[in-house]
Amino acid sequence: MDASEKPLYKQIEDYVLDQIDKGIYTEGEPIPTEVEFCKLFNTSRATVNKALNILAYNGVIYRTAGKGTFVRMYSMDKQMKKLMGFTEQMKMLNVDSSTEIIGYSRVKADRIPKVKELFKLGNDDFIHKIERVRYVEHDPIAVECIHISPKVISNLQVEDIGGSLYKFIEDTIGVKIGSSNFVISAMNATDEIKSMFPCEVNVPLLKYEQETFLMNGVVFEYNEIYYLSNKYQYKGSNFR
Amino acid sequence: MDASEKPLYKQIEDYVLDQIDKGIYTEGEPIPTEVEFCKLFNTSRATVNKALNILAYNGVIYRTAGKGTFVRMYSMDKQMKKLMGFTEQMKMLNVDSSTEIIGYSRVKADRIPKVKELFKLGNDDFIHKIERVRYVEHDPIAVECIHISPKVISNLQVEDIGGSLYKFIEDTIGVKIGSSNFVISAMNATDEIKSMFPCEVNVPLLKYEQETFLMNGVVFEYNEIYYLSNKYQYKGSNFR
DNA sequence: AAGTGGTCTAGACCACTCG
DNA sequence: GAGTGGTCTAGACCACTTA
Repeated sequence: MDASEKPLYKQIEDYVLDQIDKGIYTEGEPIPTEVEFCKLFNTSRATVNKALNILAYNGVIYRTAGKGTFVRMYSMDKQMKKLMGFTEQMKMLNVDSSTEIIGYSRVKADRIPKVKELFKLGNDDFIHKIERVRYVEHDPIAVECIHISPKVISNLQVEDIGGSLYKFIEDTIGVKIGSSNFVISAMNATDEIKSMFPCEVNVPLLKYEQETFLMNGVVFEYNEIYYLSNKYQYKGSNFR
Repeated sequence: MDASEKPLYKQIEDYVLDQIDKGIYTEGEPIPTEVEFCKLFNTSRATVNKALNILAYNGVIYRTAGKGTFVRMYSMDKQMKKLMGFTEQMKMLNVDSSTEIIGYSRVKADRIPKVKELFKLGNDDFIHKIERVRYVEHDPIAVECIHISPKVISNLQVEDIGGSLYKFIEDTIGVKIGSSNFVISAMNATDEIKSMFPCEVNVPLLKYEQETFLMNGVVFEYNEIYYLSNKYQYKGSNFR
């Protein structure tokens, strides 16, 4: 495990994913057994077992005791799940995306009681509030209202938030983002939301609310994103 | 591992979840170390490590080498992710739910080309098509259009599909369900959908499309569910 | 009966954090 | 330096599937 940075079980994961990408391991067909991988990587069964079980948990392969390990079928999405921001998501899809900031303000906590309670703020705290428009191929897709806790970031510059907010936080502030909860609903645009869009809004909106936590469990941001329903859909997968 | 049916690492998972539920392990606070769990369950570190890492992957706890293991903060939802049908979901939420079948037919594959292609059917195959209304506390929440592949189930009785479809498949047919992909979008009700609802539809709909796979990767069903947006929201979580 | 993955043991060394 | 989780080894027994 010395020569290479990555742990061995991750290298095995990557190897299997690569073989699937190359079409060497194909859909529905068995891949080598644990013992065979042991010889291939000169390692123990526990390490191979860990690698293959992670891939199985993520839906890449499926395993049956007594039979073997097989490549799963895909159709909509191949990627394993990841917590990603919009900019990162769009880059992965190889689409040209951009963001326009249409407002930045510091709002007294009282004015947004829901967020005040979520962040556990006092009356004298100010919430960072950012309003942005998201474009894909120069076409407006969504408007977004971001609330950031002053407990995590006290000073925020407008230029900090032009691109991926998550990347900024992790790189510049050096705090690791842990998890997020979200709620998706459908709604008609209110007049306030209509005024934020740089175009006519004549379709329903897909509303995506999200609260994001740092690794230590502290709430760091609360977002509301309003997507034009004819231009964005939410995709996901579930596994047993 | 003999006396109890469950593997030891699952028992440890359940124990930790139970301690969190009871408030004995609390948010942000450390839980016992791996070595302490080893003594508590009279087991080896590998087993404890597996249990705690599964909980960490599912966002229940977070771990830092050199520091320890801590309980994460929750706010919207506590449950770990699971692939669940509507009936199972509602039971977990302790809500009274029911389903009314408003139509069952076998439709020639040509009539629904999208589904024909997904199931890889020939021209002479017939797709099982079921239309249901979902109620929560006797209040209509959604209408649903289910398509089941004749390759997986050739004969389907109406009484088979009154409750949880997944439970029926797994129990009666004896085939294990593996994974699903889904797409969520917002839309206005079409006249066809309006006619399926036993009530007025004057809000946008949250559309949930889903394709479900068996363990071996075969597509087994394709669903379209139309939720009244004022009565249902989709909730989820993401983790790094 | 032979082979598969599921589970488990009893060790080990490492990088990291903290006092 | 003591303690933590991260990773790994070299064995083991089991239930299950397939021939």
